[in-house]
Amino acid sequence: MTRRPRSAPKSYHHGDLREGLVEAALAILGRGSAAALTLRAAAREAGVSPAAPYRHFADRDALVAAVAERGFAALFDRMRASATRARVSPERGLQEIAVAYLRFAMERPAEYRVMFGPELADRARHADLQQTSTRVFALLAEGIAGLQRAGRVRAGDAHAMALTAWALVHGLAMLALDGRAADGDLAALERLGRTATELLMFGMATPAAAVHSPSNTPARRRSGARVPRQ
Amino acid sequence: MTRRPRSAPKSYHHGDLREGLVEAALAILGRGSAAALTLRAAAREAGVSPAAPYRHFADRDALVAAVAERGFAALFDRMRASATRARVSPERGLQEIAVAYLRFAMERPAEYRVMFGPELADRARHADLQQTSTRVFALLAEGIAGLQRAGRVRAGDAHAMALTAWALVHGLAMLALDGRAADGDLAALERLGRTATELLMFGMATPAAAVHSPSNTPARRRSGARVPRQ
DNA sequence: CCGCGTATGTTAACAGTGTTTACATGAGGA
DNA sequence: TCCTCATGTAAACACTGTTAACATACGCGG
Repeated sequence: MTRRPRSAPKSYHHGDLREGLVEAALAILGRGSAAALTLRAAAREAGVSPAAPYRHFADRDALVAAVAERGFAALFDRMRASATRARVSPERGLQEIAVAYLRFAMERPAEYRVMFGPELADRARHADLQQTSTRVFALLAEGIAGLQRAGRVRAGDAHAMALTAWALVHGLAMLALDGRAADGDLAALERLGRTATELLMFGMATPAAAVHSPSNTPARRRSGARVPRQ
Repeated sequence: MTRRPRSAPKSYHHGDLREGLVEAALAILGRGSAAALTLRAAAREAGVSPAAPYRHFADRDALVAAVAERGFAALFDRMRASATRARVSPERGLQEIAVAYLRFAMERPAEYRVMFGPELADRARHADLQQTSTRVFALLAEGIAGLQRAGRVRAGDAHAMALTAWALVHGLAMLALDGRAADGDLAALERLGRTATELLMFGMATPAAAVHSPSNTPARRRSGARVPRQ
């Protein structure tokens, strides 16, 4: 299907333009903001006419989706690598996953923004993107499931807990990218990430029996809170 | 400074075009996606020529910033109203703030997206937006400080905890808008929000002496978990 | 080895966008 | 009354996404 002469001469045909366009887009995102990622700019960067991309992507959004998918795949790799590297304890592993996530967002901000940008609001149109991004969620869910099996996290709605964890770390990344957290300081963001994940993991720890029945939990009884009505 | 004839006739001058453009933009966002919010479209909606907005906004981004500021103000109002309405307990209040936040995001998705969109990546350019958005953070921080004063939340870095709370709820909103959580079901999202905030608040609760030293916490000892090495 | 179909590229054009420049209007103070 | 200046318009530019018509050359069947 795809011919790949690799280091092709200046021929009429590019060889693997689809790949070239994705890499061109990544290069653009790497040196500029997300607004600079334009179909024509990617075409220029790949040394090709403005209409050429339409042989490989139906839309500008399709190119963006391909870039985002590449991003999710890279993010997944880094998260997994980070998790296996820190095998001292399941908690530590999950925490390192979170830190790897934050690091990725800080190192490739424009790419990260594109991964969650509005151009892909309807991800149903890009099935492969949906699938790849689901893998990073699965990694988090797996981490939490592992904690549950180890008896470190209470049994219960693992899906909700994984979503919560993802939301926490994704929200931190967004706030950091908007300059509202850590102020561009990666080390500070990592500290914040560790603190935040520890807070959450502590809340998910085993003897939290009352997550879905907020009244009269052990924590509140211990802390002397009034039992709320309703 | 600004004349406001209010219900101005079809005159050459608009009366209060700046306000009219912001409302036009909100109308566009209300019925379409964020991509439909264009300077020219707002001008059309306001019944004015394409160049007219430049008498009131330096940029397209400046209009977007004004819209975002309006959004943050509305969000702030709803959060505060929701907090004062649910005064049964500080925990409950903070939780209702979170739910109000999520509800806002679900009801006005395009507006919410604009509030955190990449066009305002450098919020330093829009000082008033920065200020207004800081108020919603202050509301969260105040809620957590209140919990600390009441002895319900451990003393410690209140700023980090407030950021954590904001990140959690913002992340949930983003995931929901991307169709990754709750699947467009507001009630489901509210449940998820309550669960998530309870998990976090439980983690922040008073007898959490070991937030920065994850090993050998009281919760883990009580639950009979093995003490992790290191 | 040849010829040809088709995947892949180019060129030219369209509508729509942000933005600027020069000009028009009219509201309100001197 | 008039004249000034904030506020509007009109026309133009460069740029974008997208499409249609045309060009090239890769690789397969003969």
